[in-house]
Amino acid sequence: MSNIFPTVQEQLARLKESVEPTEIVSEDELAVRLDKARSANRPLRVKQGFDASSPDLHIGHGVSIWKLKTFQDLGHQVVFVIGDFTAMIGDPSGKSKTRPVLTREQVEENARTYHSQVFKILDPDKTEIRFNSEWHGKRNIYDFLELCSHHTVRRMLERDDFWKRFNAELPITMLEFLYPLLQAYDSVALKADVEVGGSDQKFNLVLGRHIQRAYGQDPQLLFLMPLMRGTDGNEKMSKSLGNTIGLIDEPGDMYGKIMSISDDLLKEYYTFASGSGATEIEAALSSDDPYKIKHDLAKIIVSRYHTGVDGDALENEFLSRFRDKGLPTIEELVESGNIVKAENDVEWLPRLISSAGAAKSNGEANRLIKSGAVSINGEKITGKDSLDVKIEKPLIIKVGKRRFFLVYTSEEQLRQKS
RNA sequence: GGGGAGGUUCCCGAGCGGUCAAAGGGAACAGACUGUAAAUCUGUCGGUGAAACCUUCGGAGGUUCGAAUCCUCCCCUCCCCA
Repeated sequence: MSNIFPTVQEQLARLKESVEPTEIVSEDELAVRLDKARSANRPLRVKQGFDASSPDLHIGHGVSIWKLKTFQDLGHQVVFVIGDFTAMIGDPSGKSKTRPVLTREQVEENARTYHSQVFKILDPDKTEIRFNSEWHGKRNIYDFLELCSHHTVRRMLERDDFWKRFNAELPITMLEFLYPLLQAYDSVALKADVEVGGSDQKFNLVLGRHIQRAYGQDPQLLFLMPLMRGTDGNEKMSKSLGNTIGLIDEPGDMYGKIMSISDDLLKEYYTFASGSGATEIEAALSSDDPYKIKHDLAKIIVSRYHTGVDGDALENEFLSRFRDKGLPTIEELVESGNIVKAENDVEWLPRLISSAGAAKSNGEANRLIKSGAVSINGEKITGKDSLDVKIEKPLIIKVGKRRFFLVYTSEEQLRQKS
């Protein structure tokens, strides 16, 4: 009899390698479940949920998504859940007061952006994308109360952050408190066999198991994946902290961000984001030249998300830009869209900078100029120079280390070059 | 329902009638040094082309020549009692 699935042993081995989960709950159950599914020639339903209100996925999310990919490669069904339901309700708690309430349109917009990101890794033909409003939106209060009856306040307070906030006398809204229950119910609605998530999600995912049991389902197995620290090396990678490397960052951008991580982070990034096996990683890290390791790592990571990029070209571009402090070419700037068309032949520099988005205000632009952060065509502008700039030809303006843009007055100028 | 404590600029946190665009710390940004690393040092960190001015201290009113600071009402959070 032919079976599309590899042997259980092989599956287990592959699921544990590459990035090793910090925890699998539980391995024994997993083996049994894999075996049953294989005998029945049925794929496992493997779920991961994402918050719809912050649609930018980064390589920290990538750690779990690559794990989903492994499941997919083994023939299992991946279900990608977008938590639009709570995003549309919003959360009025003080802690996340900035969480926006999303409209249906925004949710749909976010969903589209998810596609472009997730399918950098997953195979679209083998991925089911679902919104949890699909089931939560229809449930009535009776169903909801029934769901609530399956869990206790004390056990909910076992969640670490609730417990801390409770003891610190900080607010916990009922909505936040109930949120994990809703998330747990997703697993019931989807009949999930496995849920993948960050190790910080353990409580929520374990709750999914309890709730599934309460609804007569076999509890899902959990793959808890390690969290990556952000590029700052202090906090976990998170969009709100601005320390992320996005899955859809441009190759050059991605390369630069990896080069800027601290040496302490090399091992972590190599282990979690390179997709390399343990022995390769060990070999790579054994070099005593962290700079070289970092370049190699940058190439590997970029090539995971951008097919057909030339690693050496990226390296050279990086070196000329940052080591040799070279300027990008006019073509590059035009291509990347970092261009500003000036209204007049002579423009006040701070305004040019702020209108290019390289500073938030003229005042900030002015400060940057005073601190020596601005140059035009490679010539540093000091506070003493006149800030009125004649734009006789396209000018390349550099602000800080990595902000560049092109100013021109007419399309003709661009065609002539300089 | 009763009593008490609070809400300050991205975050924490001083200020408690003028000297407050608001101490201090963190984050962030920039400069120097570098490997766009770390560490360190320096500067900046509401807006307006300088100045003067404008908008900010939960919200709305009020007192005052003048309020983040005092009064009234409202909203929100926490604690204790019921």
